[in-house]
Amino acid sequence: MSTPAAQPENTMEAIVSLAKRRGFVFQSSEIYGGLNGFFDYGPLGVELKKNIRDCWWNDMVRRRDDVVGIETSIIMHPKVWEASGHVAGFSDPLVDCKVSKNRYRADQLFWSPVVVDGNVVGYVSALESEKTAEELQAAAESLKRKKAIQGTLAPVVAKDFTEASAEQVSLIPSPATGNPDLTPPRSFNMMFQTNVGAMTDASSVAYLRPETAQGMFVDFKNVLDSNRVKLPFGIAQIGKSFRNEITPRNFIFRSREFEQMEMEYFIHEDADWDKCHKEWIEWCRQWLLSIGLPESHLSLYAHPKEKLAFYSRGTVDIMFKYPFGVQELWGIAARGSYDLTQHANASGKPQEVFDEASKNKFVPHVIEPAVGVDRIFLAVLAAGYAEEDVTDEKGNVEKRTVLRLSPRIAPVKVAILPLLKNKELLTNRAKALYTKLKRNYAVQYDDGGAIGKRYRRQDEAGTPWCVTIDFDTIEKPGDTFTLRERDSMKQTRVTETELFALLAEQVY
RNA sequence: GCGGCUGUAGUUUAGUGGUAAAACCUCUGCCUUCCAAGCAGGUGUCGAGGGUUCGAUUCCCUCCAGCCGCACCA
Repeated sequence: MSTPAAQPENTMEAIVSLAKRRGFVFQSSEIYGGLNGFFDYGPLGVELKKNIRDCWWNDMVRRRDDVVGIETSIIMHPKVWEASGHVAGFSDPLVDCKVSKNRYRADQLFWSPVVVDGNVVGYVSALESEKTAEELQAAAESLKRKKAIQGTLAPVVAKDFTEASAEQVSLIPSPATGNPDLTPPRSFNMMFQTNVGAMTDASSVAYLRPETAQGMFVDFKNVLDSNRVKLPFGIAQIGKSFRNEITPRNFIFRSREFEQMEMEYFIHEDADWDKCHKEWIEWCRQWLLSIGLPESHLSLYAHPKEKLAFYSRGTVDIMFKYPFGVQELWGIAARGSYDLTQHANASGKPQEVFDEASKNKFVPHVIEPAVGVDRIFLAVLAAGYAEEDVTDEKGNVEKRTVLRLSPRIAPVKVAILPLLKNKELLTNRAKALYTKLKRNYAVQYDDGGAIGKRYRRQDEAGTPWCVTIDFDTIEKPGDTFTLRERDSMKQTRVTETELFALLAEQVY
């Protein structure tokens, strides 16, 4: 008997605690006080993470005829990041209000001089919104009234804060306080810098990649010329990326070192990109369902046109309902020919393909599904974590903590348990089965303590099945075991052949 | 990066200006015929550094980390 899956109020706390207790995730460098935004994956965590990667790689690369894989270096030529726009675009100038401690993006903070009869009598400011101009105008009129100035007020001219001179910076009021409390715009670059070679000078500056995607673009021609691929086709990569986030938050959701699984799907410039985009969105959604994320937690968010980067034709995020809110999980972007064109211009090497039909050369367009391994990792923990009230035969109610992970990604597929530790007939049969299974699957052998305790231990690790070798196994004909299923706690008897068949079907 | 709160065992928590405690977990042994049983035993430098004090886990300062809010998230 058990209640339906229930999640506690503070699910994140419970997940972080379980992650540490069972060896999924540890804080990086913990014995030195920890390091903000970095994490280590323990014995169970590394298995789960590897399974997520392997499922993606198998489904995205090996099981498709139109996608190939690559692995590119983490440190690339610095010009890659100039061409991609990251050197400029990753450093948003920010403005602080010294009094209110608010922080604004300089390009989202607007201001205008207040001009009466041709004379500047003050400044007004407003944050970017649909009514920025109206707000500025109203503030200007209010300022004129307050200062009791006679004359004709000129219409305000909204400029953003990057266009303010040093003198104007010292006069423009903060939106928070109404007084000139703002700092000049300051740059924050999110790319980690390092130096290549032992000499440290300006010419040796390099960056840890902030995304894996540029590797696919830079190697586009290499792959095209070496692998008998033709459009449409994709290049996929799994690897670490690094972003110097201002504030890492929410456990492994936003960290400074993270792992991406990205694929660039190159299509003809005349292809129906919208159809292709939609197909990839659905492919990604189905894939998330295939590793056990519940449909109820998934939603789509289309970036509004006016918020898109100028080169983007459309970006749709698959959102996931995390315990701390609905957040981005998988971004599927239609990037046009922007990246290949940028690299062609910056390198002087054309990034074109030849169209046999029209005898013309053209730069392919690209659809990019990009997802974070760590975000999927957190999503499956969050969706799978449950605390149930279990009633035993005597009517006692106890809490059962269970991690409902899909067999595809569960760190341990099967636990092999001899019913009793001190009966050699049982342990010998159990060990034989264990030896046979571990050739193909991640399995655990556990003979410690009472059988119920071992079941619960596996529940917390997310192991979908336990196999118990009991007296029926050795005394009755048929050589059958008890198969105990994690979610229902139901028990059935299976033969070794049936067990292997079950695994072959469920673990792929 | 700012503000508020917090930091005692792997986890969840007691406690004190006089060199720290419980439960659970974990490990070892015994026992155990299906859902965290029992018995015996093992494992702990109060986040780090400095200051005040005869003496600091406790009071003060700095730093680090975590949570919440703001801002940020190409």
